[in-house]
This record gives sequence, structure tokens and C-alpha cells, in this order.
Amino acid sequence: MQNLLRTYKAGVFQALGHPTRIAIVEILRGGELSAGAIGERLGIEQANVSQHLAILRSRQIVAGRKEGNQVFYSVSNPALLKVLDIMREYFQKNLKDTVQMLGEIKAERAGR
Amino acid sequence: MQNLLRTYKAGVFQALGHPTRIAIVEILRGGELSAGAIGERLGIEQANVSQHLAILRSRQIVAGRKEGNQVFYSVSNPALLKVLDIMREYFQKNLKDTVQMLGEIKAERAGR
DNA sequence: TGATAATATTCGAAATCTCGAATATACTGA
DNA sequence: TCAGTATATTCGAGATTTCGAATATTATCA
Repeated sequence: MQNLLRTYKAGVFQALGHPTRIAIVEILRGGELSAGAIGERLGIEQANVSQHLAILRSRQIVAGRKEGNQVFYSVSNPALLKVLDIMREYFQKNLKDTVQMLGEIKAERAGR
Repeated sequence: MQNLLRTYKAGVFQALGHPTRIAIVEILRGGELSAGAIGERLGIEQANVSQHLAILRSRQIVAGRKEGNQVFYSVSNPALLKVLDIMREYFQKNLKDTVQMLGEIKAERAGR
């Protein structure tokens, strides 16, 4: 079914559709890191890191290698890093609009 | 802020994180289409198409060109199509797991 | 075995997303 | 101007996501 495949694709994008998970993938570009180290770098709750890692794992975006007490995570498919690179181009091309949008987001938040 | 930029990036991915919106972008690869034509091809409600288009527009994934009565949409940044191409590689590489996951999704849905 | 450390899972409340129905807006042509 | 068509927006209910707190699991080491 065309639809199921799209659901799968959407699932991958959706998994990347959270700032913390973007941060995790970006951090892992530099090489594998333990779950604890990831949480430490991002300054978020242990449980929360685990939850986000679970989502990335379930979409096979990230893989965990158990070593003794801890689990080391890495990006499981290099193609994804290529995607992020191209996205960088994309973001730069849209930079003007981006800055404007960031301003709007900030204003919107301030107004709450 | 690193964080705001990531929020922006995540927003783009999140916008792509829905099967209908993936479908819209894929359909638009073939060239611009009116909102009505998109809805017709996908077989979804008019209001719903408009809502999804609004989301894609707000993330600048898609742009609308008004012509008389109707609005013609197209993918606004070619880099995004490159991303989708690489994603295709990605999906093919993960095909085995993909098939399994599709099965799981199907089973999960059937069980509701 | 018991204590500690690292990670994962479960739970519940708040926030966000999604859909169709209803309504609004904008353009065209009689 | 009025009727009709195309698209957008608003609203509310139901589904999903997100977070921290609490708890569970697994491995290590004394």
C-alpha cells in the first residue's frame, strides 16, 4: 500500500520532529555516546533522554550498543547524516525567512 | 540560540511527519497543482487539504501561487526534493526492517 | 548477597495535533 | 449585485505527544 509506506516515511520525519531529538542526532555526529553523556550534554532529565532515544531507536535512526553498565548510541544509517547536511543547505537558503520566523516565535512566546 | 535553531529545524521535519503531507510533497514533484486537484488525487476533505497545506506553507516547504479563483502549489525549495531522494535510498537500505515495521503497523491498527 | 550505577519503562497530567463540520473569504461571471 | 466555485479559517472532540515522578531492569562490585 502506498499509504503504509508513506506512514512509515512520515514516521521517520516525525521522529526527527522534536528539538531534543534533532539535538541528539547532531551530537551523535561526533561519534557514539552513552545515554548518560547525551543527557548530560543536553541538560535534560534521564528519563526524558531515554524516552527520546526509544523513539529514535524505534525508527532505526539510532542504534544502541550495550557495554557493561551503559548503552552507547550512534546514528545507525549514514544516509541520515547526508539528509541533515542537505537540510543545512536548505536552512541557509531560507535563512532570511528563518530569522524572521525565529523573531515571530520569540514574540509569540513572550506574549503568553 | 542553538535551541531556537533546532526548534526551527524540528519544525520542518515535523511538518513532513504526516502521511498526507508526505503525499502532498510527493505529488508536487510532478509540478504545481491546485489545492483542489491535490485533494482530489488524495481523496481527502477540502478543509483537511487546506489545513495540511497551511502547515506546509508555514514551514515554507510549499508555496502557493494565486491565479484567479484557485491557488497553485509547488515545492518551494528544490533542496527538499534532494532530501526526499536521499530518504528514498535510506528507506531502501532499511527495506527489510521497513517491511517488518509495516507489518507491525498493520497489525497494530487491526487490533483497535 | 546487597548496594550502587546506568538505563528503561510506566503513569498521569498538560500540551499539541488531527479531523470533519461549519463558516468565512476571495474571485468570477451572469 | 447575486450566485457559484475555490480555498482558508475556526471550532470542538478525540487521539497522540511530552514531561517529570516513580518504579523497574540490568550490570558491576564489594
